[in-house]
Amino acid sequence: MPELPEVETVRRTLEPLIKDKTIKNVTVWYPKIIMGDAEQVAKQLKGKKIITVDRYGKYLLIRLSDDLTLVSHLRMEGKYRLVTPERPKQKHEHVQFEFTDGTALRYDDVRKFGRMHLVETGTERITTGIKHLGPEPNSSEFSINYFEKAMAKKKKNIKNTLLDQSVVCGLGNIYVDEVLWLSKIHPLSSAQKIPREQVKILHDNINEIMQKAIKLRGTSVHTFLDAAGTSGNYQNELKVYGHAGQPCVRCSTKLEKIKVNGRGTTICPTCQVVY
DNA sequence: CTTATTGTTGCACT
DNA sequence: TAGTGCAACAATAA
Repeated sequence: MPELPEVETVRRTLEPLIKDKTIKNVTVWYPKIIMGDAEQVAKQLKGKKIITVDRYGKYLLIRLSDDLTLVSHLRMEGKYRLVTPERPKQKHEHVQFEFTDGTALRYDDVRKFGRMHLVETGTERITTGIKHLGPEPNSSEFSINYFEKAMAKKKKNIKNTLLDQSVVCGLGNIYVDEVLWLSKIHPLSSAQKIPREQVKILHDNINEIMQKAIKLRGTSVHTFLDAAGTSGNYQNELKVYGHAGQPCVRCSTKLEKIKVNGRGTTICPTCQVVY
């Protein structure tokens, strides 16, 4: 599941593979991936040059010539891969961008949940999803002051609050479980009941874990690979996600798996306090 | 066969 | 009206 560190890793590996290339042809095998009229979008992309690849939250923003931006969300299993256009289409490949230099970028997505949206550069915020994104971890907008105020307003539980992309963007199921364990906060705690001191610790840990995960090129559980086909290294740092039944590395209590708003959640029932 | 998995959206409910 | 909860989406593995 690409969360912010994984999407950033994809951005860094994808950019050098496609930068300055010109799109010769776009083939769409599964039109639902592309918002709007897929054939129309494919036609529009023809002849456009890739300028850079940006990222906002879990969204990739592929900047094209003529002031166009292809907004791409990988959702759970989306992957980009550079191939030769002659390579037979694989089972879960849904879109191909063929370049004039004889290479091709393929979009692969087992679950078909990923989405691409072609918009005019500068209007990305109009796109559903990006419109509601809150600040990025480690940004000046994500200040302790902002975070304390946001938490005070939320009546829902802390896990659901951190998964809410309008509060802070980029966290998903894996990193929320890790951040809450590190902060010794139970996921079912009411966001507004967490003491000021703990909110400060939580804020620091969100920034720290995101930074470290980006440095380690993301977490490869299930099937995450970057655009170069390389796996990440943060999975070796995980303390709770995927470790249910194993002893907590802090207190040796057996880690438990519970459901929080329908999502699988791993916790240490001893270290993590309910507020 | 059933259940769990995952991020976001759109809709229902309070 | 705004905040919150939850099914739906699709495919696969256990």
